[in-house]
Amino acid sequence: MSAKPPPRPKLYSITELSELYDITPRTLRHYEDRGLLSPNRRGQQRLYQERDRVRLQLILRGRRLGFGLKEIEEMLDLYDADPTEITQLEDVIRRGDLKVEELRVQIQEIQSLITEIMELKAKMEQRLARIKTAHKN
Amino acid sequence: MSAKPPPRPKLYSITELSELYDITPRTLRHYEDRGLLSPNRRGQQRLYQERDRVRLQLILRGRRLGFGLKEIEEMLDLYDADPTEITQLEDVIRRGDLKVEELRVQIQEIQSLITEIMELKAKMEQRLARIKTAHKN
DNA sequence: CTTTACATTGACGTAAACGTAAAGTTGCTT
DNA sequence: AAGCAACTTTACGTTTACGTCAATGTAAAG
Repeated sequence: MSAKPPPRPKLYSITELSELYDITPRTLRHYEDRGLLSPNRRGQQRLYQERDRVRLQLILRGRRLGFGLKEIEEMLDLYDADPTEITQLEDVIRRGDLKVEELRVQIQEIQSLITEIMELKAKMEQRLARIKTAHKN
Repeated sequence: MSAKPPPRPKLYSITELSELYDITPRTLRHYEDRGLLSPNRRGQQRLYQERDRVRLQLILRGRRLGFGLKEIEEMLDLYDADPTEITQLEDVIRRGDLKVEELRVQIQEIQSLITEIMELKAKMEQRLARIKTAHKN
C-alpha cells in the first residue's frame, strides 16, 4: 500500500511528502504543532528527511489503527529515549511490553469480528442456496 | 473483559445497561439518535432487551478498534438484512468479504507494530546488559 | 522587475462523539 | 401530598484532528 522509499537520503518539501502519503500539507504542519515531527528548515521552509518520513509512516499507521495522536506520541517516545539512561531504557522496555499486550488484545477482538462476519456470511449463503433450489421447482 | 450476560431474556433500564458496560446514559441515547440502537419503550422510558445489549457490544468493540459510528452502522446493517431478498443476501456476502479483507490488513499492521516494538525492546535490553556489565568493572 | 509557484503563519470553521447542565415527567415511598 | 430517584428531552459546550481561508514571504523564470 505505502510507497517504497529510495535508498538515498532524500529530502522532501512539504507538498512532496504530503503527496507521497496522500495527505495534505496541513496535516504535516499539524503533526509538527503536536510535536510528532520536527523537520529541519531551509530558511523558513520545512525540509523533511528520511527520519521524518519514517516517523510519518508510524503516525499514519497508528491513525489507521484508530489511535489518537496523543497515544501515537507516546509510542514514538519509545524511539527517542536516551540510550545512556538506565531508567529510560527500563521504561521503554516496560511500556513496550504494555503496548504489545494491548495490541494482542486488539488482534483478538478483530479476529472475533472476522469470525462473526464469516458465520453470518455462511448463514446467508445457506439461505441463498435454499431459496434458489426452491426456485427450481 | 466484557461482562457475561445472564441466559434469561433480561430487560435493562438505561442506567443499568450503561453501568454494565461502563458508559454513560448519554452515550446510549447518542447511539439511538444515530440509529444504532432502537430500544422499546415502557411509556416514555427506554427498555433494552438482549438484542440491544448484543448490538451494543458490537458497537463498543468497533469503537475500541477505532471505527467510526458510521462504519459501525454499516457493519450492523449486515445483521439486519431482509433474509427473503436475494439481492440483499448477496450484498451482505459481498460486503462481508470486503470487511474481512480490511480487517485482515489491520491485523497485519498491528503485527508489524508488535514486531517493531519488540525489536526496539531487544535493542534496549542489549544496551542495558552492556551498561550493567561495564558497571561491574 | 514582475509573474508564478510554492511556501509560510495565523486564525476561524467543521465533523464526530460524546459531556453537561437545565427543566420537566413519572413512579414509588414515606 | 410531598419528596426523592430515575428517567425524559432540549440544547449548548468540549475535544480531537484536521479543513479552509487570508495575508504574506521567497525564489526561480521569463
